[in-house]
Amino acid sequence: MGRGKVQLKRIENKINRQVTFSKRRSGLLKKAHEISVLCDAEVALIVFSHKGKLFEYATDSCMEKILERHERYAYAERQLVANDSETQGNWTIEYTRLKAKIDLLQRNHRHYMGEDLASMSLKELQSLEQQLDTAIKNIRTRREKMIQEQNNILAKKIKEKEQAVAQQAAQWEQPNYRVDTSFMPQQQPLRTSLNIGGNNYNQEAAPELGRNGLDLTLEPLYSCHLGCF
Amino acid sequence: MGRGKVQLKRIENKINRQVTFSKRRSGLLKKAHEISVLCDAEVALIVFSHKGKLFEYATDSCMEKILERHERYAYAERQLVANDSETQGNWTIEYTRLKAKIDLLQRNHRHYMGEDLASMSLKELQSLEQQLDTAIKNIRTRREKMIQEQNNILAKKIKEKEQAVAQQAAQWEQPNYRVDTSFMPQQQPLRTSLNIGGNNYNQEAAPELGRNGLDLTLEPLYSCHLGCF
DNA sequence: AACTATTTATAAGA
DNA sequence: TTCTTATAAATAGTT
Repeated sequence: MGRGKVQLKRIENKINRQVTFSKRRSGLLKKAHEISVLCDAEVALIVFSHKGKLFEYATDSCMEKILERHERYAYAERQLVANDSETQGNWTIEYTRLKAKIDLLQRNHRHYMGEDLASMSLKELQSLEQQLDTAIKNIRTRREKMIQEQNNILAKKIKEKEQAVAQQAAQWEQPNYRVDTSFMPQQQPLRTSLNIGGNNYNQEAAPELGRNGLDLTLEPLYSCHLGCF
Repeated sequence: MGRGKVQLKRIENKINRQVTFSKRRSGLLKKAHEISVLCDAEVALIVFSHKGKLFEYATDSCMEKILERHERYAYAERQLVANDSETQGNWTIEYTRLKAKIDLLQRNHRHYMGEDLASMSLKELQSLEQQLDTAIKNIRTRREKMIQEQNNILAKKIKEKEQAVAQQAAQWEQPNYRVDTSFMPQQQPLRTSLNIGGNNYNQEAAPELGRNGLDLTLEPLYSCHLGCF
């Protein structure tokens, strides 16, 4: 439906693909909504763009409910195939299910850590790489922001100190006396260990120029949210 | 698109509704597949008919993976709701433990995807970035290796073909006859979409020179080992 | 299940 | 990006 017939294969031209994605996405969402209303169906539609952006539609805006229903449905099917022996309480079933979920999460996690890649296809690898790249970008942006905030706090502290000293000097009524503050950075932000353009951000923070010279208590405490597997 | 304009409201006639559902459902699934292929998007579509029958489509037939990805995306909002609804203690300790573990795994996973970073310290961010960078390096290496293997297979095939043709030509007893194989890559490996040194591997594969020119059946079949939660 | 008159979606162009 | 338009595709009503 357009000026040319369309071949069912990946659109190689990036611009074209993006435009087509945008158009077809809205078309798809619209149709999902239509069938939902016209036919009284329950529809959940999830679309991740190539770049990882999420678009979704759900009947009555209740995505979670539908997914849960789907999970129950799919799970029931799996149960039929898997085990009839464990018809006891659904507690056992739930337990098994959670165990399996953990298994999968951990297997998946290994992939995201660049391990255990032998089982993955080229396409999967590409997708994974894309996702990790996006992740790294986010992380760098966040880190930059944090460092900037620290800089601001430091700069403020220094300024206060400076003012206090200057005031004290004035109180001493020695007009020609100057406190030497030249060793302190003044307006310029402190250097950071970020190196956004380059690829060497992980090279141990350059020749240690990066760390804050003043070791106040501003460095956030390291709490262990990370990687508790 | 039909003989009459359609009002966006529930079709009251039961037969009609059923027929329309059937038609539109297949249309919707088709379009979901199309956008997935054309635009390299990841799509999950779930449809429950009014009668409760399930129909679904998922890119690469890996529904669970996509739902898990979505779950991660939507996690933050749901946390608020989900927490206190399930505080009624019919659960065993073990079950709760597993739940907590899954929670942790998923929270972690979001960090590895560059999401939900606000709670992380600078040091954590640095560590995370380092890990992801290592992961990406591994993945690229693996991908390069796979592409190289494909190249070798391709080169072999071409060589075989070449020899077969040459042999045939010889049999024809035409010594000066040369088969033109210049359009085929010979010893040089095919170009790949890898760009290891640079930082732009995700910039849509440059001017699309990347993909293998010869589209034999060598592209590995896409199987979904990745993250089937 | 087919058929077709129409509506709708959208590819390409501006 | 957004709009326009020619054309392909989907489908409502019919057979």
